[in-house]
Amino acid sequence: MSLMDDFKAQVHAAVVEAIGDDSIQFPVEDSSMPGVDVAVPCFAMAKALKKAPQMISDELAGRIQPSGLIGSVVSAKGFLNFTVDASALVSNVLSEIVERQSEYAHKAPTGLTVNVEHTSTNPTGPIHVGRARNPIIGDTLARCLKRCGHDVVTEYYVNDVGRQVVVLTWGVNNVSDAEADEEREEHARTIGQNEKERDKTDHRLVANYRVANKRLEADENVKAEIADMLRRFEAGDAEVIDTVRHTAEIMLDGLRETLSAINVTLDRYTWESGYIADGTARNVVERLCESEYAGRTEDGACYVDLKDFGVQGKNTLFTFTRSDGTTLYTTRDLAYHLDKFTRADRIIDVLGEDQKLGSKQLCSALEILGSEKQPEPLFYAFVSLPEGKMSTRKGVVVYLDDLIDESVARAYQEISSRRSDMSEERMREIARIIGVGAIRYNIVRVQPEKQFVFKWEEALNFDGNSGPYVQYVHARTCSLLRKAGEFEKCTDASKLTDEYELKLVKVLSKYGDILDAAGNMKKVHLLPAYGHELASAFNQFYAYVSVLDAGDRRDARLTLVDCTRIVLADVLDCLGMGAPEEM
RNA sequence: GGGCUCGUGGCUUAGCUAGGAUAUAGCGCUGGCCUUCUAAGCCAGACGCCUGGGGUUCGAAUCCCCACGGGCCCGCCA
Repeated sequence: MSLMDDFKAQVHAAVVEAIGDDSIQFPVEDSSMPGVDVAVPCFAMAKALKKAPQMISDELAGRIQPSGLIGSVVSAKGFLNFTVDASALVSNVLSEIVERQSEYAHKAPTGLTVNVEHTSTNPTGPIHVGRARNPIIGDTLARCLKRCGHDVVTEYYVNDVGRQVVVLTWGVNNVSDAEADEEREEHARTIGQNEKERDKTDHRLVANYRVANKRLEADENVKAEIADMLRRFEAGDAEVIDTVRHTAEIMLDGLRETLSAINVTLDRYTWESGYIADGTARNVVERLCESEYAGRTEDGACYVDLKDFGVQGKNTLFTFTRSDGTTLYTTRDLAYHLDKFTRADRIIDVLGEDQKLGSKQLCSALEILGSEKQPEPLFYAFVSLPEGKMSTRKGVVVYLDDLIDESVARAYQEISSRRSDMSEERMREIARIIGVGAIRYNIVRVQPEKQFVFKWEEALNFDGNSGPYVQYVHARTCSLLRKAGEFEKCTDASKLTDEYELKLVKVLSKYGDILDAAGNMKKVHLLPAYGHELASAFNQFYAYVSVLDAGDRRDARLTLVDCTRIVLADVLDCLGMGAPEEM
């Protein structure tokens, strides 16, 4: 319960009393009008009271005396406009932050375990920007949910089953280094540029994968070899399964390195092949076959008919085995979800929008299996390039590793041009924090369901609504506090009466609501917007109010600066961004 | 063909689930501000028939219907 909630409750009670009839419903809403905190529109009451809205608001305003948290009330064109008592707000918010420090606005433990599955890209190539939304949204959401009081587990589902990884495995074991080098050169000629040399497995093995695919098409013997590997894999041949898993593992090493560079670490890696090995996928098949929706094609492939489950389209059949009885991706995914349900109260899947139908089918099948819980999917639209959809094959692609390098280089250039006093090592360190922060902020600021066209000039924009803007304000607060030295914490509202101070406190008071919406409602894009609003409010304060040279208001202002620093640092951490103390 | 989704100044974007007053911010543009705490900053200004058309309502960017435009999906692939 925040102070603002208390305030709204008091407003509601005061209006009910003024009307003298508690059966009349009305909203108490945040107002966009300058100088107004919350408003009560009186239009809906007009019918019940048989009076014009303007008259109602005039009369009610006259009957309400400011008291408690209500600072003032005025009638305006059918609205009752309220302001919160500034003094109560300031002292309440600041003492709360001083007391709880980085825990400010975090919720009490709920005892619920929330599982967030994200990233889960096929371990057959590096992460490109088209998919970069996944780890960034997923990781940010997980951080928000922790602040909402949940126990959070993040998880990567590794697809080490199927044709793609088998082909890759063949390429890793049968393509020579010379062949791979040749492939890299040829590819560079095709796309007209050199791919950056990287000693990372995910980048290095792409050439093996490409050669394997080419040989698979051109050479009957290779085709037979790979088909044989697939057959043995399906049959449960431990040697093949282990080799494939090993390939996925070394590929993952590279992916993990990239993720770690953008401050994403996952708690758990779950292997798809595990659900074949332990028989749970098979168990799903048996249970689905017993359901009343089950059927079988002439060839023997099993399906359930989902037409009663709101699945649209001409084909409502959801196939879960091949005609030879082997399981399909979605069958294993069902086993995986059933497993996750035993480990968590709520499970969230961060998925590309291409998975929408698949996710719907999965949910329906879970219902058939009698599952009481359902996963909550969070879909994001793909990131494309101005020239179109990303394609590794056509070379129309920006790898996340390249984006990170560019962004960090750009940040280094900025910092070295303005800080001649800083050591080389320190500049490199801060450039990394800023470069990575800029990327995370830029990607998470847009609503996930909106299409996102990647543009270098926007990704590397460090002004205005950007990560570095927010980090810069954090550095400013730190700089002030460094210069100030020791000071006495002061939350005396009578020392903080300037309009910029009040504005800043109001923004600080909203943080809890933002965390709740960002986490529980899965609206992570609210967080960067909030960071910008807070940073902007501080910059205005900073421009007009002097802190270090403020006489008997110095301690109070420094306290406000420190509170801003605390909240800003938490916002940045929640976004997976570093909070530099200087830049 | 069917389903899902997005459409807000030149560009990017908030607000839409629970309809309210003058639609949020950023980039870019024009003009101002560093002999006071970091100018990655601050201030001022121009820029909008919220894709189009109907409907519901005292009131619609928001809800409903239709159209148009972009994206995604409709495998015994993963």
